[in-house]
Amino acid sequence: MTASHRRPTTREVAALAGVSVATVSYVLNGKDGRVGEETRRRVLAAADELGYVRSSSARSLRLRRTERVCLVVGSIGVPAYDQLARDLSAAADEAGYGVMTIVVDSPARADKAVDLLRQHVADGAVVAPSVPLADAQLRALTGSRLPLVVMSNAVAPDGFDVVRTSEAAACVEAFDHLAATGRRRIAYLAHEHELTGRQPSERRDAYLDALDRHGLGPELVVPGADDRVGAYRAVEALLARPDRPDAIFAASDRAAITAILALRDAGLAVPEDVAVVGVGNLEEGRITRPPLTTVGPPAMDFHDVARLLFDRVLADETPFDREITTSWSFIRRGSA
Amino acid sequence: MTASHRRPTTREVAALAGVSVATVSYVLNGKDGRVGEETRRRVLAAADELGYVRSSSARSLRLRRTERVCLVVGSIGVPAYDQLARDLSAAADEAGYGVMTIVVDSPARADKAVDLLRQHVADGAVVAPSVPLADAQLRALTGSRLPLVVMSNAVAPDGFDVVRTSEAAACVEAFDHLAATGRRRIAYLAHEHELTGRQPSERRDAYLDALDRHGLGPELVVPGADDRVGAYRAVEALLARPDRPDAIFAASDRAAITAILALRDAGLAVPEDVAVVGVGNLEEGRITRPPLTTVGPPAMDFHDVARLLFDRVLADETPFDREITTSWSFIRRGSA
DNA sequence: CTGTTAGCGCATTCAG
DNA sequence: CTGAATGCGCTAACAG
Repeated sequence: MTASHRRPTTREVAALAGVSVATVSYVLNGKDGRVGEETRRRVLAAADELGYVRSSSARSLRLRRTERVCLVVGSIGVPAYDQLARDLSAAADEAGYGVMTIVVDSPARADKAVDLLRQHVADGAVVAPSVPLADAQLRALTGSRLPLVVMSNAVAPDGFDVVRTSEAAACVEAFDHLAATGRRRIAYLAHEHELTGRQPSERRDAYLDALDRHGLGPELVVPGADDRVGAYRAVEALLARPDRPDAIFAASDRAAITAILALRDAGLAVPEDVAVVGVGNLEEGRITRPPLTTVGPPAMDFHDVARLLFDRVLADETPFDREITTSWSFIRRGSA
Repeated sequence: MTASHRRPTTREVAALAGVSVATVSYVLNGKDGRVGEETRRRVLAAADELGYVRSSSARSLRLRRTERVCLVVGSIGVPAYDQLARDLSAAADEAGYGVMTIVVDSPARADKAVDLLRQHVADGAVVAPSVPLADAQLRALTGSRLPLVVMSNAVAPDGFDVVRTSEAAACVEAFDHLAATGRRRIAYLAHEHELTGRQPSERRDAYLDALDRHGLGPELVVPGADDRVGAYRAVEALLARPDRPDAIFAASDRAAITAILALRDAGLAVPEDVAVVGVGNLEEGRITRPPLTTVGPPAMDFHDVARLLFDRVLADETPFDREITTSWSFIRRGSA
């Protein structure tokens, strides 16, 4: 590899191989058949010797296509996103595409992400659940004709596909169960974005509705579902109240699991003294004592999402908008 | 926004505004002062009307620079990576750069990631700890003159900067403490990559060394540190052994925390019956009962890493290789 | 202050 | 089967 200062180009490879750049391109893109075996070998040898690597910008510009897709998530450190990334990567591998992830953990970064996407850094994108993208931003993306799959219950397909969950019904079932088993004071441990975000929260709505329908006390919504430490502190604070709850519905399994620990640490029995329900159906809910009662999908599987995206990305013309619903249910185990 | 089929270009904006493409470029890149106020306004209006968004491929090709950096992680779902992404994003914002993340969770994907990076999809990259990149792959990256910061104790700077930790010494201290407090049968709960990977594990080496120095029994290394469920099952299995350990050193805090739970569930007292030590110094270690004794950095802070990267990325010429060490210590709390 | 123009590196038509 | 020529969309000299 003759180390030159600049990165070598097809032109240099062509020169070294004694052929034209066209031939180099054919060889490098597997369009052989057009090229003689001997020539092909010479080109490959030359490319190798120069340490040639094609420029993705130049290629993308010419092809009007990046052969990359983007996964937009709200943070890393969330178990479900991990599986999502995995499933998307698997689909991308098949299509010969790359995957890049963008983390949007603030409105400012949401703007940056939308900019990047509109500048066509990828040929399509999946927006994970609870990413704080405003409607206007979504429209900006479809406006730039970017193949898009949005995982959200808060939007309807409109130039993009939507993947929703039947979480509302499942949550209702959970709350009805709590009420039916005699819980009178149910606390809701919320994600930060449920309290500050613009998007409505079906979980929380189900909670408020259930309180109403069952004639249960004033609402008791506290933040803390985003991380374990926050959840622990939130539960501690809940227990210090004079009107201590007899049930805790946490907006995430991570928080619910932590709640079980906090309750045990406080000397309370789960579910006898306080029932606990989570959301997400994490594997981890099976190793708690008692096992976690939760609301979620039967399994973490995002192949559908990946398929939706690549259908769009690889389609010749804009396909019809689609909407699929992953079915969630109330999964009763030991904690409620 | 007159929706045309193709995305509008500077040429079209120029035509609509009645100016040249150069002027459009000047305005769009904030090189005003060269451009009259009235003209500037016309250009902006035209761009807005057409819904113009610049093409990142074309710009990158021309600039020979993508204004993006890449974070390479081994999986998402790891707390430390979250902070790393955050700190890197903050630095990127300042420099006007974007951040993309690539998840490398298999050797095959490591190859793909290296390809992407060599094709210059970003102007620089940070490789997070325990990403399975072989030496040859690292060399391939520096060969293509990519600014690189590698977080690893297993490599020396060589065309890239290295961020290492003083974890070996801290682990030694932890094991010495366990031995000094009378633990005779210490189990090591390992990450999968410590068992199958090519790279040596300082933690495990410290363990083996300590057994040796203190004349302690045969080694007892089991996998399970990668996720909580695995850790729980591993500890259960450990406790079922005839030679049940009296101490567990887990390669991650998440596993250590889970170990504490598993031990409690088994009716054992921590640390009386079994001591537990983790690695990482997660916040979460403070809310366990007892609080987790661990080995790790004083705080999760990766500003240094980000600074190293951007120093390289923004430098005019290749700077000297640097190496910084983040100081880890043995943090004794209640579990050992 | 603004326009003309020459590439950045690549893929691809069209001749030969 | 191979080569010359064109342009993807953009920026930055250089002219005016």
